[in-house]
Amino acid sequence: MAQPKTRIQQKNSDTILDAALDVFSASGFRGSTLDQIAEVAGLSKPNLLYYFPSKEAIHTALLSELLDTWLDPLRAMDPEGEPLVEIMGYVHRKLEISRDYPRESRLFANEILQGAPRILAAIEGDLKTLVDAKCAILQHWMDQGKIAPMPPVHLIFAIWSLTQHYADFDVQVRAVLGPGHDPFAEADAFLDLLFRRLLAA
Amino acid sequence: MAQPKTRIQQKNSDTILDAALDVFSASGFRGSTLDQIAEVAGLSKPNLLYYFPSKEAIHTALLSELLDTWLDPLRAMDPEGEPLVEIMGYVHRKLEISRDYPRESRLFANEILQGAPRILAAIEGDLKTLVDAKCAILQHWMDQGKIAPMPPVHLIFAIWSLTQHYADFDVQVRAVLGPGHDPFAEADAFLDLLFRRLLAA
DNA sequence: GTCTATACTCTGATAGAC
DNA sequence: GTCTATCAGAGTATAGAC
Repeated sequence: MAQPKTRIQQKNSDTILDAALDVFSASGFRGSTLDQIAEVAGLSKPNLLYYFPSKEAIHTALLSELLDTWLDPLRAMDPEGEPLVEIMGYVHRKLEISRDYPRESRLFANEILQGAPRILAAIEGDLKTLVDAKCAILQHWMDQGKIAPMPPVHLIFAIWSLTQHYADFDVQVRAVLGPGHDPFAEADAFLDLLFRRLLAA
Repeated sequence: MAQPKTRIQQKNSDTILDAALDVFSASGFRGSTLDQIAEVAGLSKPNLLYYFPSKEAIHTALLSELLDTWLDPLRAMDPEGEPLVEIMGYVHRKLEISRDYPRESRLFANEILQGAPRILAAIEGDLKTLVDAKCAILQHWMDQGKIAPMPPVHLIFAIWSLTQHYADFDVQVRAVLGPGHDPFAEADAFLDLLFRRLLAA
């Protein structure tokens, strides 16, 4: 909805988006059906289409919400802060997001895997702009000898890759670990160790 | 085909599987259609179903082939070898596979993302068994002080995550890097640096 | 072995009663 | 605002000619 008015409209709209996130993140865009979303939402299929003009509109609404949430932790990396603290803070925040919002992580992964048809412009625009700015900061810290030298953009890729892996490949991680493990708690400790060793000047 | 006989059967069967890999890896199972696969293969839709009994049979055939290829580089890690050489060899081989077989990597990623409905048994079986065995080797090397101590299984996750990221998120990597980059060449150098720092005793 | 034609099901979306 | 009924199109799979 462009401008939800009543509370009931807002509530139903939110219910639909939450159900759609469940379904889209598990099956991808084309693998999901309005019937599935309607059932999870507890609403009829025509009622979904009363709130959103089409299946694609629901998907687009989710992706739009997503990108801002996605960029926030990186935005928070402060050029005035202590380099190691700022970077490790980003690593831990990103992992927390993977733990707390795995559906969003999978929705994003599905979209990128399939060539980012609906989100490529945003990646080439906002995302690249932000990454370029943060890379300049990282490079500055390296030039000052505050952290070990390396290609900054690949450091960022490594943070994304390692944190999102525990959300996107959750099924595999749990199957390989076996019972009696807490994947995200272990990941938190391991990534702390990994990035501290990597960044040590 | 359970038992391809003639050369023409083998050839068409391979053509279909190659086309199906193109389509399934780009759109996921449900997002792909027999029409798309038939067009890429240059065959008619009924002809596809002459060689394979169903769409799902084609997908399953691809996944079965996949798992062995997937496990080979890890199998090659030799307990008698020099620890750092063996591990770095695995990292580089895995990245080469991501570079040379990105479709296979995405097919696997799609399957895991969607809860591994058709491959979970293999992951809990063959894959876990192999990982457990290799973790024992890694742990032994750590106990000997040959490499730095860390949870072995998370080291393996890190290798998978970082190498596959460059194949699975290729679109995003290229969009963020911008023109004039060779993602896999840069990744090869960066991962070499990362894992050497991580493993240094 | 390969094609045209088609049966049948699923799915996105609309019409219209309430 | 929400529902039942339904349409139109896409998609998997089969029948049968060649």
